[in-house]
Amino acid sequence: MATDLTLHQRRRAPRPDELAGIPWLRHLQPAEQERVIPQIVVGDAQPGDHVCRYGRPPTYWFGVVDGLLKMSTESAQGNSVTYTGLPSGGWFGEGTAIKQEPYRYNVQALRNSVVAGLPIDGFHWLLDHSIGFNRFVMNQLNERLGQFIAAREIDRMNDPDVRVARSLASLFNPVLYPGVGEVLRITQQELAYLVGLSRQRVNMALNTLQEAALIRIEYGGLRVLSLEGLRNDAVLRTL
DNA sequence: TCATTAAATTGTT
DNA sequence: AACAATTTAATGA
Repeated sequence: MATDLTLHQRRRAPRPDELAGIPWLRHLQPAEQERVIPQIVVGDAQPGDHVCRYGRPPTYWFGVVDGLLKMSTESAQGNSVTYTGLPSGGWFGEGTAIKQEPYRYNVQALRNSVVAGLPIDGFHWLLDHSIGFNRFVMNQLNERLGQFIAAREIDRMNDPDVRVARSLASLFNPVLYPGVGEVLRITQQELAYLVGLSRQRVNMALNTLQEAALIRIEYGGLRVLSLEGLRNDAVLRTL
């Protein structure tokens, strides 16, 4: 049953292998790690579970240890607009954490996922004390800005093949989602939810991209063969 | 470890 | 939306 993943209640301490999947820890000094690691909590989210809701006050800075989340909002008419998918290694919510303002989006799990959270206080302590952490956050904000600019282009194009390609390029972003690597664990149904197309159309698009040797379709996932190609307009026009 | 079965995912209409 | 084909996961001997 889909409910809210409140890290206040359904939480546990992160396992060592889960800590290893948290990218920003590597940018911290040992003393900083020692201080912050005990504050990190993780929880298991089931499909449909909300990790955060629009309008709620910020509680944690969140990250995906494993799984797949969806960031979206609902318009006044009630139809939801998906901003982006969040695969393994992705951290989000720094904007609301910095400003101490309510969340401006919903984040839900698309499948069983492990979500980590750093309490707001710990987040601010790192901002105040760790140069490495500030570099990480700045780099992340910059990379995400580029991604949202690219997302605006995606919305303007109506070629489904190109839309799927650009969405995949975003999900394979090694800076924002270092946990993904070469193979993105995602079903064609999940990708369809993210892109806003039917599963059939996504299936066709993926086969087109495979023909172009940009990706390889695998059972329950996709292997990227050319991230450059997925990002390249000239390549995509030849599809 | 292997064979069987159930479940999940993909391919197609 | 429905269905068949394929792949993986689970089960039990």
